[in-house]
Amino acid sequence: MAPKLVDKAEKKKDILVAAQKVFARKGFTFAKIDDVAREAGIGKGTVYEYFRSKEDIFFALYEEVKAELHRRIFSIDKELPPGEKLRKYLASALLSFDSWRDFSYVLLDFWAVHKRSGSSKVNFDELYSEAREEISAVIKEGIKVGEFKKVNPTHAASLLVGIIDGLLLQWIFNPKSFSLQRIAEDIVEIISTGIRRRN
Amino acid sequence: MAPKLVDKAEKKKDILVAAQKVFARKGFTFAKIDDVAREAGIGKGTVYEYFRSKEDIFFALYEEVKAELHRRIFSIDKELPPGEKLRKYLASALLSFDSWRDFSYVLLDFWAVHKRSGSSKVNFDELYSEAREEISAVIKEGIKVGEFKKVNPTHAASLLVGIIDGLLLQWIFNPKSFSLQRIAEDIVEIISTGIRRRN
Amino acid sequence: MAPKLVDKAEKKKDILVAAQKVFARKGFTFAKIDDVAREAGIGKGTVYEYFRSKEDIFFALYEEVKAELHRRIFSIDKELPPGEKLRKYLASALLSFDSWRDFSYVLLDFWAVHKRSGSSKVNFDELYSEAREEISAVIKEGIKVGEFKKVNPTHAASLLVGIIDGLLLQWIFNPKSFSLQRIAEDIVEIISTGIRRRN
Amino acid sequence: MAPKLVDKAEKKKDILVAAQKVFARKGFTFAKIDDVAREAGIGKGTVYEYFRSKEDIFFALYEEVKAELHRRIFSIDKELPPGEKLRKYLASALLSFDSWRDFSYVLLDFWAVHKRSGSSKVNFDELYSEAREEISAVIKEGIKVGEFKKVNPTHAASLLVGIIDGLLLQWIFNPKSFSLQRIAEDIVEIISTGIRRRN
DNA sequence: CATGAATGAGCATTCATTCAT
DNA sequence: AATGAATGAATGCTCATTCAT
Repeated sequence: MAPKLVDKAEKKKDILVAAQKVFARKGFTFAKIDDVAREAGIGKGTVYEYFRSKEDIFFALYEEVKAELHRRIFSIDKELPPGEKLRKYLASALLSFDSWRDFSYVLLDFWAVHKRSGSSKVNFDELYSEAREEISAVIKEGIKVGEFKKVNPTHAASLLVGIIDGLLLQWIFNPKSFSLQRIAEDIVEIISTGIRRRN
Repeated sequence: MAPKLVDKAEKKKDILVAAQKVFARKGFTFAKIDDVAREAGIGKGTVYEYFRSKEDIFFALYEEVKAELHRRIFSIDKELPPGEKLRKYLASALLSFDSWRDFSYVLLDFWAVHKRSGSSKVNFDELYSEAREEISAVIKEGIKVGEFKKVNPTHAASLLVGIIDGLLLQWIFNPKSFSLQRIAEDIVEIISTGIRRRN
Repeated sequence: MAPKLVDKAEKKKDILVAAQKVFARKGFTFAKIDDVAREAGIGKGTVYEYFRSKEDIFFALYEEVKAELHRRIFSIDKELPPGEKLRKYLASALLSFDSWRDFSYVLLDFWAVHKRSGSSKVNFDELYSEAREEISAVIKEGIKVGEFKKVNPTHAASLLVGIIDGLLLQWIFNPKSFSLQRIAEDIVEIISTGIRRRN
Repeated sequence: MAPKLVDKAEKKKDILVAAQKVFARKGFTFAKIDDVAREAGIGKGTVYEYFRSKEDIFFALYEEVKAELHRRIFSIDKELPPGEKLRKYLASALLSFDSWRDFSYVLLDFWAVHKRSGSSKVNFDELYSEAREEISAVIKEGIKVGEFKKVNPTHAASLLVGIIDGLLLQWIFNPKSFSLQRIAEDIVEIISTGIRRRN
C-alpha cells in the first residue's frame, strides 16, 4: 500500500536539470538519453517513467526556460514611463544572457533538426511574436503620451527584439566581444535617442 | 593536363551548387551525400573524388557564401559620408536576407551540430568580428568628421550587426513578421537619429 | 492461515481470468504484465506474488483451457454407439470454436514465439496425441463391433483431429467462411459415410 | 562506369534463402537481421540494399512460398476426372509438408505478431479462400458429372483444406505421429467414399 | 502481503565512407 | 576518373522483473 515513496514532481525536475546540463554540453542531437540518466544518477529506463521521449524532455525544458525568461524580462513596474520600461526590458534581457546561453544552444540545435517537421509542438515564432507584442504595446503607449516619435510600433519592437537576439548570438560565439553591462547602457542610449521625441 | 584541371574545378563547383540546393532543402543533418550526388547528376563515389567528407563540402560552401555576402554588403563607394555608408550597409544586409535565408538554415543546422568539435574549421565568431571591424571603422570615421556622436564604436558596431542578425532570425521563423523593405527604412531612421550628432 | 490459502487460490484465479482477457485482446507477445495487473485491479508487483513469470501465467492458462476443452468435447455418454460418439465429438468440437477462438490466438502466438525453447513446459503434441488416442479408441471399438470398416484407427483419428483443427484455422482467419452449425452437419455426414461399414 | 558487377536478382535470392533458414530456425520474431546477414555471408547494411525492412523479407518469402505451393498442389492434368483430381490434390499437398514445414513456423509467428495491425500486406485468409475455390470448382464438376453426391461444395472444400492443414499441424508438432505416405492413402479412401455417389 | 518505482538488456535501421572494378 | 555495392557503428525506446518500503 505504501511502496517506495517518491516525489514525482521533484524527480521530474531533477531529470530536467540533468537534461539541461547534458543538452548544453552536447547539444540536443548528440545528447544521449543514457547521458541524461547518468547525469541524474538514475537508470535509462527511469527517464522514460517521467518523460515520454527525448523530444518531450526538450519541450518541458523549452516551456520552463521560456516562462522564466519572460518573467525575468517583462516583470516590471507597470507604472513606469514607456521609455523607462524599454530601458529595463533591454537591460534585463541583456543581463539574462548568461541564463539564456546554455539553452540557446539547445534551442538552435533542436530547431535546426526539427524545423522541417511541420508538426512540431514548438513554434519558435511565438517566442518572437510574444515579445514583439509586449514591446509594441509599450511603444504605442509612449507615442500616445508623446514620449516617443511616431515610429512604426511593430518595426521598432522588431528592432528591439532583434537587437537582443543579435547581440546574444555574437556573445554566444564570443563572450569577450563586449561587456554586457556596458553595451547595455550604450544601446539604451542610442535607441532612446532614436525613438524619443525631440522637445 | 590543362583540361583536366579545368574540369576538376568546374565539377567541384557543380557539386557545391548541388550541395547548396540540397542543404537548403533538407538541412545539413538530413542531407545525404547521395542526395547531393543525384542533384549533381553524378555517382555517390564521385563526390569523394572532390571532397574529403560531408563536412568538407560544408566548409567550402561556407567560405563561398561568406565571401559573397561580404562582397555584397560592404562593396560600396569609399567616398560616401559615414552615415550614408551605414545606411547602405544596413539596407543591403536586410535586403540580402532572401539570399541569406537558405544558407542561414544550413549554417544554424551545421553550427548546432558541430559547435562542440573544437577543431571545427568554421569559426563563427570571425563572421561577426569581421563585420564589426568593418562597421566600427566607419563609425570611427563618422565620429572623427563630426557626423556621429562620440558613441563607443565597438558597441555601436555590435549593435548594428546584432540588429541585422536578430532581424534575420525573426524573419527566418516568420517571413510575414514584417516587410524587409519598410523595416529597413524605419530602422535606418531610428539608428541614424540615435548616433547622429545633434547640430 | 486457512483463509489466506483460500484468498491465494481465489486471487490466482482472478489473475488468470484477467490474463485470458488481455491475452485474447493483445496476443501473448503484446500483452504487458501491467495490462494484466490493471485488468485484475491489482498492482504489477502483485502478479509476481502469484506467478513466477509471464510464461507461467500462460502455462496455467494453457492447462486450464486444455482441461476445459477436453471435458467439453469428450464428456459424453460412454454407452453411445461408436458412430454416435464420433458424431458428438465432432459436433461439440466444432461448436466449441467460439470458446477456443480467443485462446487459439494466444496459443498460436505463444507457440510461434516459444517453440524453439526446447525446455518449454507446453508440449503441443500432447494436445494432439491425447485427442488422437481418445478418438482412436472409439474407432477401434467401432471396428470391433462391426460398425466401422477396417480403417487404420490412428489415421482415421488423425483425420478427425486434423479436420477440427484445420477448420478452426480457416475459421479463425475468416469466421465468415462458413457456418459452424451447418458445416458440422455436412462433415459428420461425409466422414460417417466414409468410415461406416456398408451393410 | 563499370563498378562492382553484381547480379542484383541473384543476391536478393541469396538473402531470401538465408532468411528462410534463419526464420525457420528462430522464427520471425527472434530472427535478427544480423543473423540473416551473417547466414548470407554479407554485412548487415547490405541486407537493406535489397530489402526495405525485416517485414519486406517476410513478404517476399511469403509470396514465393505461396506461389511454389500453389503450383505444386494444383498443377495437374485438367482432364482428370474430379475424384482423381481431389486424390492428387490431397496427395501432393500432404507430400509437400516437408516444404511447408519451415515456412509454417514463420507464417504462424508472423501472423501471431501482426494479426492485430489490420494494415498488414499479408492476408492469410486468401491462402485458404483461394484453395477452397479451386477445390470447390472440382467438387461442383464432380457433382455435375454425377461422380459425387450432392454435397455442399464450399463445405466439402473447407473440409479438404482443413484436413490438409490440420494434419500439417499435427505433423509439425510431431512428425512421427504418422507416415505421410500412408495416411494420404487412407484419407483419400475415406473421403472419397464419403462424397462419392453410391451407384 | 501489496505495491509501483527503478532498471537495463535488446534491436531495427540509417548513412557516411571505402574500394573493387 | 567514375562508380555504386558493401559496410557497420551508432541509438532511442520497451517492458519483464526486482525489491525497498
